[in-house]
Amino acid sequence: MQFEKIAQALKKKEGEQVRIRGWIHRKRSSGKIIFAVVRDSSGLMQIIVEKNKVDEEEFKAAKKALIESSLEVEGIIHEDERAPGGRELHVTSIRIVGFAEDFPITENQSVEFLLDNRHLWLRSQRLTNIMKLKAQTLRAIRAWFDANDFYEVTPSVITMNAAEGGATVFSFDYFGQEAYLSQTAQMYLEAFMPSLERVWSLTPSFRAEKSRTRKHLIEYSHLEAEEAWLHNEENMQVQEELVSHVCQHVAHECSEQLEALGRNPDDLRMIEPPFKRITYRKALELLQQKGFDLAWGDDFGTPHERALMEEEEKPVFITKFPAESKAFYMKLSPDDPRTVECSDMLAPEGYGEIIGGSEREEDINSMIERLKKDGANVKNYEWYFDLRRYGSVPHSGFGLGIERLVCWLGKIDHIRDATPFPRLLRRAYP
RNA sequence: GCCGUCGUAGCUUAGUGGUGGAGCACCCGGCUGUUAACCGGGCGGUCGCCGGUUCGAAUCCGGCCGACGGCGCCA
Repeated sequence: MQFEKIAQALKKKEGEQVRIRGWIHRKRSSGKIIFAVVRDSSGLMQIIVEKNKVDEEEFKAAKKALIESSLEVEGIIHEDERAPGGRELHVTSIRIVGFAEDFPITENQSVEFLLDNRHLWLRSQRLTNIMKLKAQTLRAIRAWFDANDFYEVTPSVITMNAAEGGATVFSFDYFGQEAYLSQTAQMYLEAFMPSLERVWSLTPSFRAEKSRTRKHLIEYSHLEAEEAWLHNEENMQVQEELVSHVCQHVAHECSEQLEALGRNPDDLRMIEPPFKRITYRKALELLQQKGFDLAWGDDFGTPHERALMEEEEKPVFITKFPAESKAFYMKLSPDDPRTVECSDMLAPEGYGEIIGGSEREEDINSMIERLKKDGANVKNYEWYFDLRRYGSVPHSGFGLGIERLVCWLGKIDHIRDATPFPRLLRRAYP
């Protein structure tokens, strides 16, 4: 007889015989009866092992098996109100595949202990739900790009470009030369423009900033896209369609996980284009009206983002930031050279910026001027300027933080839970 | 980088100057319907590290290490 997934076994009728395999999630026993909740990747099911219904050695082994022992069982489905989920398995034969030692994670856990035991905590219902949500998020993203004629490409994460405006990089010895871990694949994506036109990539990005917040990871999953012949308004349309598609997909495919995490799937079902656009100038006025002491050129911090999103249920774009606060490659606005053609997408509920995007500057001199202002070594960017020298076209792109998106979708309060092995300040183990 | 909180058994914690206590986990015994099962017993401590004050330090002082929360930076 074939093994079935627990989710399927739970749909069987009274009296049907099934075989399942998995891990002991919870266990209680009295002298002659053992109740265990068994877990597999599809769900949980209670099994009952009674002394006089199975082989004596099998019963002894079942008694000895601690939480997280792996097992295979065969038995009969019974409907019973007392069982979690309404159905349980009356075991006729049981085999312990791997006896577990004392499982270190018990009912009381501190954040520190759980992070030290992340490889084991990954088995928890909470992280399982989050990992399923993240997998479906990525599936939705891939499906959307496929359906919209984007090519997925694979840029390197080892680079000689110290890159992106001031953000700190990890450097290392590359056979005698200094090299860096990439903070963005953007410039490489731009190189695909004349051949593939619409490209996207999912790569790890690294930020060596000593950030201590619930929305920063040292290493994160960076989704980036770049489109030829697009201005920033159309770039924003791509972003809002992509994000809306993801919301619809996970609301449909992960409603169980979302609810377990405290997110009502209806919150995501109502996310549809278009998203509101507010210029930096307008946002500044709104914040000043709300009593914030801000002047032109000041960047928005967490309290400002929260204030701007207070009454919003859908994401919002903040556009046209002052040029001096943004990267050298963002196109200066034709109608106002003090600003650039960029947009930040802010998620509702204080989750903050999930996407940063812009139209790319095509004027080499303007880029050189701005790079020099930042004290960058212009020579390193010669290859990038080549992209403008040989048939440049208007183009735009954006970068999305997968873990930040997942945090918002799943109502997760700390970004470390949106990634299996979080790299944080002073933590890269396990 | 800045501000704040904390470090006692495998885990969670009580203990503010006089021989460190509990709950959970684990082990032994009991129990044929448990839901964080229950009942009885047992095992388990360089009180983060180094130095100082004191007759005496988990407790007071100094330094170091580590963790967590928040801000800034960003996705």
